[in-house]
Amino acid sequence: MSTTGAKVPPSDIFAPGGHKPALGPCAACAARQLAFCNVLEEDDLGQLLKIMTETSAAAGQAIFYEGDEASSVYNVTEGVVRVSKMLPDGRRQITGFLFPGDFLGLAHDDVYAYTAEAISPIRMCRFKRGKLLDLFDELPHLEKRLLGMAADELAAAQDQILLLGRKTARERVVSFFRLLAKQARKRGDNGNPISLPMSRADIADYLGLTIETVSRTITKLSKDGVIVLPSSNKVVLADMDALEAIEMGEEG
Amino acid sequence: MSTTGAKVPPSDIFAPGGHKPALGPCAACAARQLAFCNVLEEDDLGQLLKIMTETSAAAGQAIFYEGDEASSVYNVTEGVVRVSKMLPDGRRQITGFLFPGDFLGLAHDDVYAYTAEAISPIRMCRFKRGKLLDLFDELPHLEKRLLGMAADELAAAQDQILLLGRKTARERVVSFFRLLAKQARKRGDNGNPISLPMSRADIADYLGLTIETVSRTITKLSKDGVIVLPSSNKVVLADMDALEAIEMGEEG
DNA sequence: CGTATACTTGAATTGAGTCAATAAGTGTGG
DNA sequence: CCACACTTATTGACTCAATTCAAGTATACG
Repeated sequence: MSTTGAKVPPSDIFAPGGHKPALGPCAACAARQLAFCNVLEEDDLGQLLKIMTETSAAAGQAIFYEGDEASSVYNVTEGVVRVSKMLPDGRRQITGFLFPGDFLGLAHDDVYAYTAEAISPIRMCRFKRGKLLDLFDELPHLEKRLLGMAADELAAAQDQILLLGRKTARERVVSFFRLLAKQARKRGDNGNPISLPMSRADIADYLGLTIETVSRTITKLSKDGVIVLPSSNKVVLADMDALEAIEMGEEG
Repeated sequence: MSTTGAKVPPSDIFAPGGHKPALGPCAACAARQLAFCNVLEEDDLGQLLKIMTETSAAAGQAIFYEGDEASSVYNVTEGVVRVSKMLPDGRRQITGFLFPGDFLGLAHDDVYAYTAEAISPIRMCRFKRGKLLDLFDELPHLEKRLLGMAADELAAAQDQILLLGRKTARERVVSFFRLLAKQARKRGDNGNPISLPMSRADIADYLGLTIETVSRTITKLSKDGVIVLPSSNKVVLADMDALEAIEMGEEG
């Protein structure tokens, strides 16, 4: 008979788990409830802390580049990170914007397949990849949580593939705004108005469009009255039903 | 001190692992070396077999639809599976083609986020999701392997995002042919000529193009002499260097 | 052998891109 | 506080790659 202790609850293995009293730097961490470490109790969190380093970066600074040796995994705790890939001739595709709670750097290969840069001042928790993988043997919850988050990312990537492959510019921009609102709500903001911490160039490279098309499309949405623009990086989602209809391609 | 036994090798946790003598139906499985079960020794494979059901489907048959309750995880052992998402108005985006060894159905949510259909006669191993997740506690290698495969899929999804967001029709078609060749090589085929088990409509919906554009682009590649078309579903990659240059956007 | 299906080819259209200019912020130093 | 430079965003005119619409031609199948 095994004496290894309590069984893992069978079904909601992937669930985010409740917020427990935290330790050291984690006590004040705003991303604690969202991040992959949220499945850990105080004792186990201590083990994770032992292999963790807190880091920060200024806006515009690179965290790592495509092709760098993939030695670390990161957990964003503050600010926004831009993840992108480039073609040799300079065309850029942003594959995602990462907010507090999101993780970064889970490469299978020994090199990163993408570049990660801060677009605002950021704070992160850094883990040596090998040490984190070793820790999985002692903290199986952590591994399950990471697998769950990877499954989430995969679903998000497929949504993005549908967007890039089949949606019009108008549908893309609206999908993007609604995604930002949803993510903001998850972080506790009410998500309306949404803020755009990234430039028009970043939005364009995320949506597979040009700066000009993004700008024109936003202007048009504003003229149509479905959004309001208090400033160039704030968007009020004025007509939610219309926006949902546009995202789904159910418009005129 | 722990007495839980042998430590897991630290670094190559994600590695596919060698082919070991197999059990029951797995003995004859052509996908054995590629699939997620390949990390298991004979004893552990027995445990996996207990929760496994062998299934098959005819060409054209659906395995599950977007929105169905996500009760099972599958492992393709023979044939080709098409994974797709649809917009309400019928626009379709294929997010991937799955070959022997690929897995399917790792949803975080309780419903599948995409539709899966056989495009050729297929065989699969089916696992109840809950039971597979439970088994992870006893077979940690299996979970690490699945996490590694999820990381691979994520990298592939990002490549597809770059393709859809930034590549021209010509670059997309060439990228697709080269991907098929690479996957065929992984399965032991030499990858030249490549076979196209999917229709032009499927290729179009995978590459975010129309049937006509795919057809014209393939014709053009053939006229340019970089490929040869013995039949409409066979492609000889005639000028590998030129094809690589085209994929990377380094052409004239 | 005929009919349906899949694929190719052609001509015309269009949504988004390119090129070019203007406007609106943002920050700096006098 | 304003003038200047610099960056970022908007707007306009024109172009073009890919789509749409429309035949046509193979290919598979009962």
